[in-house]
Amino acid sequence: MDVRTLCLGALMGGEATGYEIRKMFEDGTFSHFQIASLGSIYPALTKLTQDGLVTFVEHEQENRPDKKIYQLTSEGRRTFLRTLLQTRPAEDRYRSDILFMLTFAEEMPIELTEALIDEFAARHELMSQQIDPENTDKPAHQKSNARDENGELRPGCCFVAGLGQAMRNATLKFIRENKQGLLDELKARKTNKS
Amino acid sequence: MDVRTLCLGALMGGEATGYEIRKMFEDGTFSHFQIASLGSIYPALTKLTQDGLVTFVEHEQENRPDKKIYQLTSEGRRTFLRTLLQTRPAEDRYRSDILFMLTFAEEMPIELTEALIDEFAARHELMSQQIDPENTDKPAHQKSNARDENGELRPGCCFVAGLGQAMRNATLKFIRENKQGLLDELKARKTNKS
DNA sequence: TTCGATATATATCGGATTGATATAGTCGTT
DNA sequence: AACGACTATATCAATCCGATATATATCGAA
Repeated sequence: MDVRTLCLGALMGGEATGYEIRKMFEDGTFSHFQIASLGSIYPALTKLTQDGLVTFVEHEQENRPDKKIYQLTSEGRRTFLRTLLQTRPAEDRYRSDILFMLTFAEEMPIELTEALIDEFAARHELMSQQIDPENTDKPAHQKSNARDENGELRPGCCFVAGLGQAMRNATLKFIRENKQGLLDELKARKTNKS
Repeated sequence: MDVRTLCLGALMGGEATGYEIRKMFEDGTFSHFQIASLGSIYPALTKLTQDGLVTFVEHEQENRPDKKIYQLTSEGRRTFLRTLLQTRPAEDRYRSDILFMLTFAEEMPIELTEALIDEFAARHELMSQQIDPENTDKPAHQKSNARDENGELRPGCCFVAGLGQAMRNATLKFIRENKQGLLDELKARKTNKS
């Protein structure tokens, strides 16, 4: 799925600026299973405008850079829905530098191992809070794809958010239960060697 | 973490060809938390050779393309360990087209939603089998980073594999428990609308 | 009060990475 | 005997990330 398609999807929830779209991927509805950087979002929106799939209105703001509020055209909407039906989804991919590094726990000082595990837990804890669709919707002005026109939580979003939550919880539970065991094992090995 | 560093890490477990390194990321020890494609591995190995961090022996094979068996140099080993100590690990990122698509479950036919969920479950089931370090080590000829020189499972690998396993299990459990609920909810909404 | 950090907002670009393709032979299956 | 799957390396266009630039506002801390 390229960034153009992701942008169309983000705009299915209503109008938004490029900056707001990035926030959906960084903090918001999509944050725990998709990513897109500003460096790909802005060119994507330009291309989509050229192709007639989105339009934008430029809002001049006092003492702030101009704001371009993007919106799906009816063709953009149709294109996105067609893409949903036709696309074979790519393989899921999870990428974690920390887990890669922890693989080599034996080769590093125990304090570093512990610090890496703690950082891993902290990051996932943070993510866990962001996932909750109730939470991310709190500020009324913020855009969110989690609710439909009637303000009801969309079932697809609920399901996906719940899944993310379950994954995080399992991750944090595993760390709570196994961190000390790993550290002990590493200590035992070090004293054995010397 | 760039592919060069990942390759050094892969070679910490012993010598390997580029093809075998890719397998570690596709099927093997690293498969559930890192990825690297052949298109990035081969150039990385070339660069590492130029920089003196790895060396290779070319094995001419009968009726097969030549094999380049790569190995860490002592400087390569030192460089990798230094990198472990110095690198600030990048944020974890999980990317799933299927979950993104499921977010829009309301906009697609229920059969597609169900098919996507089933495919998601099937893929994670497969992954779950690959993670088990006991399994991936079965064929004696296959390279694996999960064991040390003495053939013992390395504690870091165990920990990371266990974490992966816990995540998969939580994912699959959530789907078992919530799939039908989502489908029912979607059906109810469709009949309400019409 | 002034400094630094954070937030809003768009734009650009070098460098890294993916995914597809080319080449080439073996092996198992239908 | 034809087809796909596996072993094995190599290349490259298209894409994407991450950093940087530009400009201003706000808010807390020193």
